[in-house]
Amino acid sequence: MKKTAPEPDTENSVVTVSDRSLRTLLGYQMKRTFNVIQSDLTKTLKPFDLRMLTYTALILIVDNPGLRQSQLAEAMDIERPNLVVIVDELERRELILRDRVESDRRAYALKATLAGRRLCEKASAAVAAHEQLLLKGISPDALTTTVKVMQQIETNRHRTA
Amino acid sequence: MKKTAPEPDTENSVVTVSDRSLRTLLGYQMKRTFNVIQSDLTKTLKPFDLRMLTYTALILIVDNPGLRQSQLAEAMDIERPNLVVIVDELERRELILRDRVESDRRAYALKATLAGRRLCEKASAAVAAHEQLLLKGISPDALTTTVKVMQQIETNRHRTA
DNA sequence: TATTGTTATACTCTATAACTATA
DNA sequence: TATAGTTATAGAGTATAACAATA
Repeated sequence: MKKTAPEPDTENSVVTVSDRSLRTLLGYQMKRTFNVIQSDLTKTLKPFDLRMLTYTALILIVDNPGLRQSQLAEAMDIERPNLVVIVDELERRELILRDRVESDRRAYALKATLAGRRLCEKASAAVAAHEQLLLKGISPDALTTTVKVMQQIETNRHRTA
Repeated sequence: MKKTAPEPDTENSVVTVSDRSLRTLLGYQMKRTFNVIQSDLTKTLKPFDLRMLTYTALILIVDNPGLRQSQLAEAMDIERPNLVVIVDELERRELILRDRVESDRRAYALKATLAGRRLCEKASAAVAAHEQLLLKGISPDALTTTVKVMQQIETNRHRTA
């Protein structure tokens, strides 16, 4: 009868995170949580041969046909050079197309192919199912609040510059 | 379900994140927010010659004297091999010590030096000040809810395995 | 045989400067 | 001159296998 109680948390039991740490380590919990989501996402997307970045790019292109690379990079919060290889990969696998923009021949309009849309649907269904498990026990209200807090932090970004 | 509120958001105004995306892209907003926090943290810690990882390790060692490397790695949610270089750096700068544990001579007990504790205090004060700016306009209740949601997601982690 | 810390290594993600072709 | 996309490259962060010393 020693440890019959279910132990939901085997990790944090050892290390004490002091109040000081909690106050000054906003990034601490967020990083741990982000790691959980990212590693789960990685596993979930593996069967589709997608990573978090390629999946995010694909879903944004599917939902925003004609998107330009610079816009996509901004939406994904990555630098333009780093997006190139991602778009390259999606294009090579014929999941998206790079269409030249007539009015501005420097730019590309990104569009998903039929195969891209189909893969996107299958992958996002799998991701949604996994997320249900990750979000178990969290009320819709709490989730809404969390998203709003994150958006507010993002809005405050330039306050610190 | 549609979001009709047109926001004066400079970044997101171009790209529409559909409801489907919002549901299946939990990682999307969290990554953006985490990027904000991490890049702000990076700038804030630069004067102290610390990065997010070295800062987190230092503050956890200061708050948990005698911590072992494997425990610290678990707390930081990184693999043990990746922690070695971090501890190496902190030790080389004489901010922490590696003390052999008498009862288990395989392990090290990590302890902060006086210099380490002082640097930690100065750095965490700077971080706390910056965080106040990032958290402007967010109620304590909302923040509490957010932290609880993140912890719940972490608890749900093994549900998905 | 298992665990602590370590080395080596490979892969992904990120950041910056400089280039090309268009505007 | 400025912008969209590109190339090249360097630096972080991460993940895995294999090893020595100790349990």
